[in-house]
Amino acid sequence: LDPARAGRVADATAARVARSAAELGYVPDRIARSLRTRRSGMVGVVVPDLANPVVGPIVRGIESVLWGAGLACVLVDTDNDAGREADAVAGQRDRGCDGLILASVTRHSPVPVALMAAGVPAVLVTRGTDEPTLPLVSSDDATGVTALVGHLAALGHRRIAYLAGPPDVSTTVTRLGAFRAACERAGLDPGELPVRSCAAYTVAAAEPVAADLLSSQPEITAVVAGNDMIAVGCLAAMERMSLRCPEDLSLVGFNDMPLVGRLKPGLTTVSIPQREIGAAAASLLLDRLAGRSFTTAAVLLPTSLVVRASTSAPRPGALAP
Amino acid sequence: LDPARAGRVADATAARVARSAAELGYVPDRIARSLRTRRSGMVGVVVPDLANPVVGPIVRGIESVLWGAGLACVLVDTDNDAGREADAVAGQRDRGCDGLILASVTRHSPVPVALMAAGVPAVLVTRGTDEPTLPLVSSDDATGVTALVGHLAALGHRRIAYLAGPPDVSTTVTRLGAFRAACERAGLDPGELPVRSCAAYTVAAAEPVAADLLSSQPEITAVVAGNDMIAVGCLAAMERMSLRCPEDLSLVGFNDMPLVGRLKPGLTTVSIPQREIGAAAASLLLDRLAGRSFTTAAVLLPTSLVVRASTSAPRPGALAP
DNA sequence: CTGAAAGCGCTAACAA
DNA sequence: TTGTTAGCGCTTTCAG
Repeated sequence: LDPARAGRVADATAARVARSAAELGYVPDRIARSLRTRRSGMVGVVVPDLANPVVGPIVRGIESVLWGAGLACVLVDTDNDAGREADAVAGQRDRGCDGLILASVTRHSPVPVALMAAGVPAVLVTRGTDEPTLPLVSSDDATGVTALVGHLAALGHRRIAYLAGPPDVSTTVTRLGAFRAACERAGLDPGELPVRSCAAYTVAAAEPVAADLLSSQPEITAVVAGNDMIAVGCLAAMERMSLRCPEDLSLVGFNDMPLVGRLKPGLTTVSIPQREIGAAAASLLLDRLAGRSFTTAAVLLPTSLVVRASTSAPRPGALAP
Repeated sequence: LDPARAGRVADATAARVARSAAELGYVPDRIARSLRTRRSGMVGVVVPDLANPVVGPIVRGIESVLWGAGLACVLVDTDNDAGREADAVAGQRDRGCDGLILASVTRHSPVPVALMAAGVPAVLVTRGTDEPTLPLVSSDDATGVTALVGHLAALGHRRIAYLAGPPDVSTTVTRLGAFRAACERAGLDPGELPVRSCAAYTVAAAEPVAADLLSSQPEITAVVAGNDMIAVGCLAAMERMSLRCPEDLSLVGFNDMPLVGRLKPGLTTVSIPQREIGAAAASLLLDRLAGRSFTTAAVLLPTSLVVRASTSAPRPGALAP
């Protein structure tokens, strides 16, 4: 029955066996097979929060590749609690998962180093650790932010603020770093550009921070938000302060989440290939599991700038000292 | 080591065994255990599309209950392809899943009957079949729609149209049925109220249908959409036709998806307890798996009307013949 | 090239 | 109350 050794067996016998199997309704028992081969055919996927609209499509990409390879996708949600990550991974390992895909990692998480040390096949998605550990598949956030800053600079903005996400996730530092570098390249002094940090990538966390930023730094003409949710929080703050977007202030986000293009004004942002990111991560893990050659470095998938109505040239006079 | 028979064993022996186990780093092998007990400790979860913002939170609710019970959540996405459902379920069964949760079911899907016949513990979520089969956990859509129609009727609307979703999913018929019943109770003739069907619960599918409805039935003063995405599609059509919301037309959706409250105007809709729905479905399955008593009928969780700016009284004169 | 047998690690039934 | 044993269904090795 083993297709791998067709040919090494007399055709007649093979046919006879196959027919009997079909007649008897024989279906191999995967669990018994797992016990014998020490392979479960399962991959553990750990996500920080499935309710987050960027996570769903990524998992969908992962699952679709795993399914295609005959592997099961075992999902655990850490509820954005970094402490639950180790438990989640332990649970997956205990279940005998052949490999792991982690979308939940924080910058200083001990889990990836432990997995490396234990030789467990694993891949990171979206978020990485400060010290390079496991291979990471993500969007090319730096290039995306650079495009956003370039867009704003081309419109004439020079007083640009940044609303960052929580400092413990790598995307926050990557995007902020790219923001500063891009501003510098545009001839601005990054040290002079206001930067504020939001406790979470949520509207609720961002709104008060944005309100504080806008009232204390009225001279800024544009805001780059760490992601779309933070941008929406900023929009909410502006509304309360009767600031118009983009007339009084241009605003950009990141991720192109559902419906942000239908807000008033439609949000200028960067769209990322979520599904492909998940698919690439799964493929990378499959290569590793199959013993094929595979990237050990980061894989960054291209983003694209989506210009909508939340950005325009600063109003005349705003740039005067 | 078995906690179930503590007490039936001398304490000294139990302690000795436990200590040795700890010293040797003994960890029971779940796969071997599964082979012996014929229980995998896994539950298969089949979803139609993880990228859909209502699905993520439901799965999160499911996973959180399963994790709490020590069970794994094995996820498959059918990509909204009804044909893949049977394959997905077969895959899960083949893997030895102890139970199944199906969020992907269409009205005439043969899968639930087959599962019932095979005696497989399984539960439906969100969507059910026409013929009652497996227990269903869902939001109480009928009551939600009734609240929406009541809200519109109280504002004075009498020419109300319905933009339905695809006819093959149960939520479409449930909501449409509730719409008709509620209109009738409000003293309107359901036969005279325009109803149009969209091929999918998406903005893209809804927009042309809405445009056609609005141009052919200019006398309507309010639209009830099958869900928020269809409502957004209607909003897009209105924008292109220079119809104002709510001045020219009131609009309501369903589900309270992320950001619909931040559109202009904020969408009046019905919010559903997504996470609780998932959690309830998982609990129901756990009861079944544990041989406890469990509901075999539908479980409908309460919704709540969220009134925002997309609804107002019809403009004066709109109701004249 | 084919058939037989051992054993993966566990649990449940049984004997002591 | 404790220790022993058979066997879950498969794969792999070894003898025929």
